[in-house]
Amino acid sequence: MDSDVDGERIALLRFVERFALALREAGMAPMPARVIAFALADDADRYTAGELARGLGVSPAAISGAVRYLVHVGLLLREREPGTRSDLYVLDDRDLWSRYMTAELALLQRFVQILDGGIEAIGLDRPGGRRLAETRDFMAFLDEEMGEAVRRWPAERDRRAAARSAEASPAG
Amino acid sequence: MDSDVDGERIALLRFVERFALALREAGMAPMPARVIAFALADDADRYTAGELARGLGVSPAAISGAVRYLVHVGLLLREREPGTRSDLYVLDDRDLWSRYMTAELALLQRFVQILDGGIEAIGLDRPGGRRLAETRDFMAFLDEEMGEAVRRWPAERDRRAAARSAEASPAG
DNA sequence: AACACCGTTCACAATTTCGTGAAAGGCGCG
DNA sequence: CGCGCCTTTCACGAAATTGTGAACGGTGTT
Repeated sequence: MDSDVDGERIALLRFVERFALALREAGMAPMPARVIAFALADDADRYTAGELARGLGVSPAAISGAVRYLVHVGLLLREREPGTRSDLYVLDDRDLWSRYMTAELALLQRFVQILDGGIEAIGLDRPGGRRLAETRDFMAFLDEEMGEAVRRWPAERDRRAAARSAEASPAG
Repeated sequence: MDSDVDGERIALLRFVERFALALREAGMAPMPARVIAFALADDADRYTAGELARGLGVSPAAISGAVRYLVHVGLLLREREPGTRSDLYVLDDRDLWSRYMTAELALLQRFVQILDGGIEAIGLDRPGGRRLAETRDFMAFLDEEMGEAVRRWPAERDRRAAARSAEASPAG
């Protein structure tokens, strides 16, 4: 029955839309969200821009900006195979999310800077200034904690992957 | 000299815009971002909708949806003083950010659910499925780590506040 | 050296989102 | 019980964003 590849494809695209929707709620633009969702869920580990466009059924033009953003935030790597005329967008899945979170943490540091400016302008002798200071402390704390978590992730990932394969083939 | 209150007000609004811009990059809509930035930085610890509208120089209509969202995510509390006809929006600054983060963590749990569905549909025997599983593990890990960090925050906040006042009046 | 192919950029059309103004709804007060 | 104030809701106009189609640029191929 050829394991109807068409049904699998629409199931894949359905998941892509669901996942992309959640990514959008987390602040990502629609097209980058779709592209990274598709790249993750489909089976290749490297795609040309054209493959992404055909796979998602969107125009190549829409891919361009999306992959630029995704490369910028570290979710895709751009590579070039010698002797070919198209860039390859690579999922470096070992450190994918670490890199992404590291980029996200920069936003937290920006919060801290902006708040420092506000505290200086308002002064710690005012209720507003004290609240900004407390907010600043929280952002800095979160930045430290998440930075440490990201650093722990590689080891944790291996442990969970091992647990998953142990569960798949329990040896005792 | 009356410490020109007008200059202070525009300085305040300038900070509000800067802070709100960063909040927008983190995914918040413009008006809620401005409202919470203003509420934090100004000196009152409770505001009516009208005060927020006048303070920001926007229409009361714009406040309505913004405060509904902010109450929903836990950044503002709605209160009602007996014998008055307007709700009060209160900054409960002691647990403000803890509550907010807790709400944010729900999004991470949703990621995990969506990814579980995708893994089931695609299967762990395919590269895409394995990548989704790794992504799922990361989201779950981050959820746990951030949850713990949020739980540690109250104690950490007090420690940092104490350090700040010690710095302000060094006693030895 | 001209061709063919692929990705990017540009300008446009369509959708969505945002904030305002006007009308409606509650609630306390006279 | 009616009035007045404050908030909310609704519909609209404006502005920003999104994705497409067409032209452009670069690169390998014949």
